[in-house]
Amino acid sequence: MENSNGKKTLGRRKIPMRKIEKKSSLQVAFTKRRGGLFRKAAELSILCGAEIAILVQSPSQKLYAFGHPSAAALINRCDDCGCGAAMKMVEAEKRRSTEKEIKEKPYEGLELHELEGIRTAQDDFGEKVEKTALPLLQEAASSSNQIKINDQIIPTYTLDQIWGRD
Amino acid sequence: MENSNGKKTLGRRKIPMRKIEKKSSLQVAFTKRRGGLFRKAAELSILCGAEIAILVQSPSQKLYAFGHPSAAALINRCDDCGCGAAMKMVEAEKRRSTEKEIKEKPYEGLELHELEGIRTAQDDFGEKVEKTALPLLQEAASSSNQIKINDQIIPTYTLDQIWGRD
DNA sequence: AACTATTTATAAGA
DNA sequence: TTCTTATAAATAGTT
Repeated sequence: MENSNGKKTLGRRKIPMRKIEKKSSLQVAFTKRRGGLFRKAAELSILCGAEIAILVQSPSQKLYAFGHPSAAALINRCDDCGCGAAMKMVEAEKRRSTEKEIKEKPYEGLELHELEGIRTAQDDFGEKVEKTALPLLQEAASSSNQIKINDQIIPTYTLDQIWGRD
Repeated sequence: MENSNGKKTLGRRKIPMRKIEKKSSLQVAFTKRRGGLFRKAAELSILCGAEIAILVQSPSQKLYAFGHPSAAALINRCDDCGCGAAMKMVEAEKRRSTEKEIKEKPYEGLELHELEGIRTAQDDFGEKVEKTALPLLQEAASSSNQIKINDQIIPTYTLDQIWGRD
């Protein structure tokens, strides 16, 4: 029941920040850390009165979502801001997870009225994103709001940095 | 330089899980915990190969976003899934932050082609969400994937639970 | 922005 | 999967 050092387990061990190879370990880590991430989000929301939406796509393409303060906060945007953006995002992820089909026939299975929405969205934002948002995200990468893991810098950004108004 | 107990600080203290009253404390907590949340998300992405998108709206209506693996992952959805959903979400949050105007004239300031996109999204998902998604979110609340804080149960859900396919 | 004691998260193992 | 345990990591209050 005891190790040679008289302790029952080794306790938490430090792990390198790269993809976990062992499949069973990865599954356990994903479940634990997804829960931890969502709990941290809920705490941030409660402690600071912040609204939060999270989408996570697992390596096996399964999707998990979180929204706080209200359980359906992510969804209700349809009503209270009048654009159904969150639901579009959900739909987007959903379709994205069937990648094989998308590669062949990207719009197969979509209803006509869905197609119209997609077209409109593309027309609206396609060029704007390419020319404006991406370069500014690069810029954001050199700001103080970054996350460093190993030698990699992972940028975060405020939406002000994208559209420049508020 | 020392307390009566011979230690330099009291260290981290446990705090109650409710909105922080003191404004200066709330600001630093928000900044620290937002960074912590994004770091956790980055780690989850790296360790498990998961794709993650997060939107946070601060109590002062300022917006922060995070996407991994690529810095622009949140944005690039415009291209690789062909619907601009994330950008629509960003736009939605953006508009939401100007609440006074929205209350008076919800669609003021929108271009015509933007309006069309919004209409389409509403037509597509409004009823579907009300009748299908919300009840299923309730159901999800009684599953094992919940977060308990104080006496409140905060549900999380998989998208399977909403649309029932995959 | 830094510090540090403490709380919280979690890697392994059972 | 769920529980345990010891260690790693996050962070509240202070400086």
